[in-house]
Amino acid sequence: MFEYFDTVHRISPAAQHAIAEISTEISLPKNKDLQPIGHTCKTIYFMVKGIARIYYYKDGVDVTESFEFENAIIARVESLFSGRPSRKGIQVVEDAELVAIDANRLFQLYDKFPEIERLFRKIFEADYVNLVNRLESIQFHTAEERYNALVAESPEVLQRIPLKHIASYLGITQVSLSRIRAKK
Amino acid sequence: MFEYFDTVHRISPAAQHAIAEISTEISLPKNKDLQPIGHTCKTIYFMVKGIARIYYYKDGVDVTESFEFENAIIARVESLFSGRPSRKGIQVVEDAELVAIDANRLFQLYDKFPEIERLFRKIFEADYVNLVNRLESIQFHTAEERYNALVAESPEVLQRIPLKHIASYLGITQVSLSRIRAKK
DNA sequence: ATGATTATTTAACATATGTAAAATGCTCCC
DNA sequence: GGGAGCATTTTACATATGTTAAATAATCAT
Repeated sequence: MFEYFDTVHRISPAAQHAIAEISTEISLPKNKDLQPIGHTCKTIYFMVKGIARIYYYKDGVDVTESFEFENAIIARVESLFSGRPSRKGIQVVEDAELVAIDANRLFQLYDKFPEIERLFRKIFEADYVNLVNRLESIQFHTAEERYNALVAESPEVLQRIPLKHIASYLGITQVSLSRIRAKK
Repeated sequence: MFEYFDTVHRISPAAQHAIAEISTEISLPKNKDLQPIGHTCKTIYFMVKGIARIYYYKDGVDVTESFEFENAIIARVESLFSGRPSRKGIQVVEDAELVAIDANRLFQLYDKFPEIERLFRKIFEADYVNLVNRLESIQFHTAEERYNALVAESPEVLQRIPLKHIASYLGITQVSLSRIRAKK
């Protein structure tokens, strides 16, 4: 995890130690919930191994909002930053290993370690940029374009994630996705 | 502007002064470009009066990515945070008054004033949360639901912004929007 | 005020995606 | 290895949205 952090913003050993103190390692088998729907997000996870997804129910249907792979942070930011309960949950798609960072204690560290505040600021800024690009893609590309772009960017997605989750992530039904795939 | 900042995170007079030093006031008539397409974003704007939109061209068609109203920050974050040129521009929709903040000099202030870093971290976190909610809305609501939600949230949009911009913001054509409006 | 320009709506048709249900294929557990 | 339960595809039909073009309506400049 700290190797990854260093690529974003290098922090001192003391700061690393402070983060380690509020972190715990977690292993979770495939399909298990990491965070249930309805709870306020108070934990930031770092994916060591496996894939996780943020999901919720729209009219009773399971919808995937986003996926995160190895070496990425995952959190329900709309709850984390607003303090409100989230209608979303986090579930691991494969057997996974993660680091759980206590968010409130992390935010407290910001006062003592401006370098930690800066690190996480940069991490979330990068996430923000990704989200802007994702919005653009979903707002003005067809489902087929989005599917092709996803496969081009991360072909392993197809091997590791069930199509039903990919379909809802792309904003379409599984039937539509099947049709798009059949065109090839 | 500083009144607005205080609602996010109160900063010292010295910090306010430092921000004021790197800011300039701007007036711009309706439909003028604030920032052209293709340039790297190096300015963060605060809207004092009027409405601005971030837009780009998709297959030759003018597309609105977002609107910002009074008392809001507007910037092309995907360029600001990545340092890459933006395919997007910023245009004012009405006669507008703004404050332009030099982004590079602002980021330099972060070292001297952690409170300024925190202020802008919080501002962009709040924007990030809005964007997550926007993505959800566009991914899993019909165009009609999105239009109704927009009107419910900010009815003045209809008076102040041409429908063609609202249509592309909602991710649909103007014809579709007309049909939705006609249903009432 | 008048005409030119721009914005919005309407119409007719094409296409993409949704819905429901059935068929097929795959996985995992005993 | 067989069967139960998922996952994926296919089919048929319904609906929403796109495209193009023309008709109205509103706005702007002289």
